[in-house]
Amino acid sequence: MSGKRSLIRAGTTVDQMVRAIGDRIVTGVLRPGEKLDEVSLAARFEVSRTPVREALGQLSAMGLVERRPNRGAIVAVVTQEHLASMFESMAELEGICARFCAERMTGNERRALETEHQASARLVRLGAEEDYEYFNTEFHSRLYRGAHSTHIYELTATTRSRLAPFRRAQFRLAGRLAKSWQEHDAIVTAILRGDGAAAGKAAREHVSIVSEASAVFVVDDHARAAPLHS
Amino acid sequence: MSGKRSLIRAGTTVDQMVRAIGDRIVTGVLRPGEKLDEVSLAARFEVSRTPVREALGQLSAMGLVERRPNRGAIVAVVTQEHLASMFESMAELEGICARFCAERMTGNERRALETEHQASARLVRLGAEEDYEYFNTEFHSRLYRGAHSTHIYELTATTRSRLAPFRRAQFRLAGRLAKSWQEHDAIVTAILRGDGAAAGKAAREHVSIVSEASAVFVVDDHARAAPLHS
DNA sequence: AAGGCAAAAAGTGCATGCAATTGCCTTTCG
DNA sequence: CGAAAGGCAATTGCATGCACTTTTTGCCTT
Repeated sequence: MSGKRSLIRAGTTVDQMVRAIGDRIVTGVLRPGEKLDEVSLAARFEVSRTPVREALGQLSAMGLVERRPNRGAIVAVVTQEHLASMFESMAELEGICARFCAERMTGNERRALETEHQASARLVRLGAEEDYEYFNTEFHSRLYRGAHSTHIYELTATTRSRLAPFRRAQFRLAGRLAKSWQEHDAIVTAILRGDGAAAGKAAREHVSIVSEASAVFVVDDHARAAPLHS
Repeated sequence: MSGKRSLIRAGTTVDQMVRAIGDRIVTGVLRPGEKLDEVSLAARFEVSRTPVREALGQLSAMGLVERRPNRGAIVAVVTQEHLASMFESMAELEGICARFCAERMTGNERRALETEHQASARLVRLGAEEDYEYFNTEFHSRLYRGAHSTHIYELTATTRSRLAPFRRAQFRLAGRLAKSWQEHDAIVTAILRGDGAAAGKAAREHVSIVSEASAVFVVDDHARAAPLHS
C-alpha cells in the first residue's frame, strides 16, 4: 500500500477510520440521518472498503451509526424519547460520579478541581464561550476520572460523546455561561465538603438544565437533518 | 454461498458471528484470556475470515474481546480492579432502575412483577437452582424494562452481559437461593409501595451481595484461564 | 551448553473481485 | 392516466489473495 498513512493519528487503519468517522459524527459534521456510503468514505479517506466496513460495524456497536442490512448505514438518528433517556441517564451517571468524587478524590485531585474551577471564573467574566467550553469539558472529565471507577468512567464518557452532537451550541444561550459556572460551583463545593449526596444532587440538576438548554437546538438539528423518518 | 446458514438465528453473517462468539464468551465456553484465532473461528463457523474479523471488531467495541494490533484477539481479560468497578457500576445502575421502577411502572408491570416474584418462591423451596436462575434473569430484565428509559436499559443490559462470565455459579453457594429471593422481595415491596429511595437502596445492596458471592469464583476462573498476567 | 541471530512459518491487515440484494426507472396493461 | 411488473444500475455482503508483522525454530557462534 502507498505511504499515505500520514496525517491522521497512529493505529491501524480501522482504528483511524473509527476515530475519523466518529469524530465527524460527534462534532456534527455528519448529521443524524445522513447516509454513510462505503465507497464514498473509502475514497474520502483513501482506503479500501474493508476498513470502512469494519469501522462502520464498530461505530454501529457503539450506537453512533445505524446499519440497515443490505441498505447501507446512516448516522444514528435518535428519537426525542431516546434523547431524553440519554440525558436522563447522563444526569444519573454524573450524579454517581460526583458522589464518588466527594467520597474518593485524593487531595491532589480536589485541589486541581478547585483550582481549575476558580480559573474558569475569569472566562465567564470575559464571556469567552469557546475557551469556557474547553474548561467545561475538562471539568466534567475530572469528575469522571475522580470517581475512581473505570467502568463508570467508560459508561459516562461514551454516553457523553453520544450526546455531544445535541448540545453543541448550549453556551450561546444568553446567561448560560454564568449559570453553568454557578452550577459547577455547587458541585465543587459539595465535593470539597465531602458531601456525596449533595454533590450527586447538584450534578444531576446541572445535567438536567443542560438537557433543557439543548432541547431547543435538538428540534432544529433534527428537522434539518432527517425531515422524514417514520 | 452454501445453504449452511441454518441453525443460528437469522441476520447477516456478521451478526450471526457476533451472537455466536458473544454467546460463547458470555456463557463461559470461551474463557477470559483465551486466544481467538481468526482462521480457526472462520473454519469453525464455515465462513471466511472477513465476517469473523468484523465480528471481533464489534465485540471489541462492546468490550467483550480485546484486540492487540497484529497480534490477534483474546477474550477480554478484566483485572480484579475493573471487575470490582463493573460490579459497583452494576449496583448503581440497578439502583437507578429500581428507583425508576418505583416511580414509573404501570399497573400491569407492577402486577406482573409481583406475580412472577411470588411464583419464584416455589422454586426456592424446591431448591431448583437452574429454574430459579431463569426467573432471576427475567426478574432483573423486568427491572431494566420497568425503568422506562431506553438508554439506561442499554447500559444496564450490556454491563450485565459483560459481568455474566463472572457470576455463573453464584446460586451454587449454600443458602444463596433463599437469600436472593429475600433481597428480591425487599426490592419488589419497595417498588410496589412506590418508595423509590428504598427500592434503589435494596437493589444496590442486592448487587453488592451478588458481587461478593461471585468474587470467590472469579479468582478460580481467572487463575485457570490466565494463570499469569502481571 | 547457552545465547543470539536469521530465516521460515504462522497469522493479521487491507485490497480487490464477484455474487446478491435493493432501489429506481422504464415499460406495459388495466 | 395510474398502477403494477420487469429489468438495470448502484451498493452492500462476503470470499479470496497478497503484503506486512510477529513469532518460532533451527543453526551458528561464543
